Amino acid sequence: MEDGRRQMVGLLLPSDFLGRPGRTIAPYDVTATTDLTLCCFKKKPFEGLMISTPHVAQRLLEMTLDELDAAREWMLLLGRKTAREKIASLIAIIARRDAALSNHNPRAAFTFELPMTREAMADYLGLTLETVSRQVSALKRAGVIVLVGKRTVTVPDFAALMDETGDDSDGGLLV
Amino acid sequence: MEDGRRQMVGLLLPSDFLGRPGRTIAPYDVTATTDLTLCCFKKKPFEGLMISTPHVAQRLLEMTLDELDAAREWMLLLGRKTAREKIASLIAIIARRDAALSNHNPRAAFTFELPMTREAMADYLGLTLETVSRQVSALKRAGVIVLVGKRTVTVPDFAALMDETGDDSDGGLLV
DNA sequence: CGTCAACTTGATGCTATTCAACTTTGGTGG
DNA sequence: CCACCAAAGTTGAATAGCATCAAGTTGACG
Repeated sequence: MEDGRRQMVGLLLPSDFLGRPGRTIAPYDVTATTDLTLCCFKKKPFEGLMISTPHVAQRLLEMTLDELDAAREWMLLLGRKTAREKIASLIAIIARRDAALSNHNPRAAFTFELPMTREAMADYLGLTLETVSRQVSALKRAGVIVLVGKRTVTVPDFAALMDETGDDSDGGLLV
Repeated sequence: MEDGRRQMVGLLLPSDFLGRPGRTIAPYDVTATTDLTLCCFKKKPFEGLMISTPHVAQRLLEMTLDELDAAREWMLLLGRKTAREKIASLIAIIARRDAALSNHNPRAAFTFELPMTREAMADYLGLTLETVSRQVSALKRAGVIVLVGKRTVTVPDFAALMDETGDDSDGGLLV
C-alpha cells in the first residue's frame, strides 16, 4: 500500500506459473527470494498454444484452481485466526511441504528450515515482525516446537502443532 | 472453524461458476442468500465437454483467474486494512458494482442498497458485527456516506469514500 | 574483533473484541 | 389497526490482543 503496509498474497514454487493470459498488468508485485530460472513465453504465441493445444488450458485451469483454494484458506487465516494460530499454521504448512518432499514418516519428530525471515513471515501472516518473534518464542516455551538457532525448527509432536492451528479436524463439504 | 468463527471467501453473482473439475469436495460451504436458479452439470459429461470444446476450459480459466485476483485483493484487505478502511472498501466495491450495472454518471452522488446484514459484512471483512456497526456509523458521522434507514447508502463524493479505503491511487506493475 | 542484519524482549498505547443493554424495523395474528 | 414479537442494528464499558516504539542480543562475515 502507499504507506508501506505490505501483504504477501502468494508463494510460487518450482513449476508454478506466473502472469495471466489476456491481461498485461497485475495489481501486485512479484519478488524472487532465491536465484531461479524463469521460463518465459511470448504472449501471442502462448495464447495461440492455448487454442491449438487444449491440454495447456486444462492444466493451467487446474493450477489456477489450486491457487484459488490456497488463497481462500489463507483468507480464513488472515481474517479469523489469532497471531499464535497464524504462526502455528505457517509452520505446519512448511513442515508438511518439506515432509512431502522428503517423504518422511508422518508420526516421528521432524526437523526443517524456515525459508524466510521473520519480516517475510509477518508480511505473509498479516502481523508485525515483533509479534511473529513473540509467538514463535511462545510456541517454543510451550514445547510445541524446538528451535535450533533461529531458522531450524523441530516438531516433536505434529498433532500438538495442529492443535495450535485452530483448523478443523474434519474438513468441509460440497461438490 | 470448529469454534464458530467464520470467514466468507467469495461472493458469487449471476453467471458465476461453482465447483471444480477433478475434485469432489471443497473445504468451504456455499450458501444461497437469495432465491436462485442453479444450472447443474454432471461431472463426467462436463469434463468431456472441456476436452471436446477448448473454449469451455479457456473461459473457465479466465473466470478462475478473475476470482483469484479478487481473492488476492481481499487478502490485502483482511491482512492489512483497519476496520474503517475495510468498511469503506466494501461499500466502494458494492457502489462500483451497482454503478456499473446501472451505467451511472461516475461523478454524481449515488444511492444503492447494501445487499447484506451487518453480520454478513462482518464475516466478509474479518470483523465482528459490532465493529461493522460502529464504523458504518463513524463514516456516516464523517459525512462520507449518508444512511437512509439501515441498508440504503448515498455516497455524496466518491473520491472521499476512496480516500477512506487506503487503496493506492496508482495501481501496480507487472506482466 | 568490529559491523551489520536478523532477531528478541520490554513497556506502553490503541484498536478491535467481548459482553451487555437497549432501540429500531418489519412481519404476524388477534 | 395495532400490539406483539423476533431479527437486525446500535451503543456503552471493560478488556484482550496486537502494534508501536525502543533497547538490547545474537550470529555471520569480512
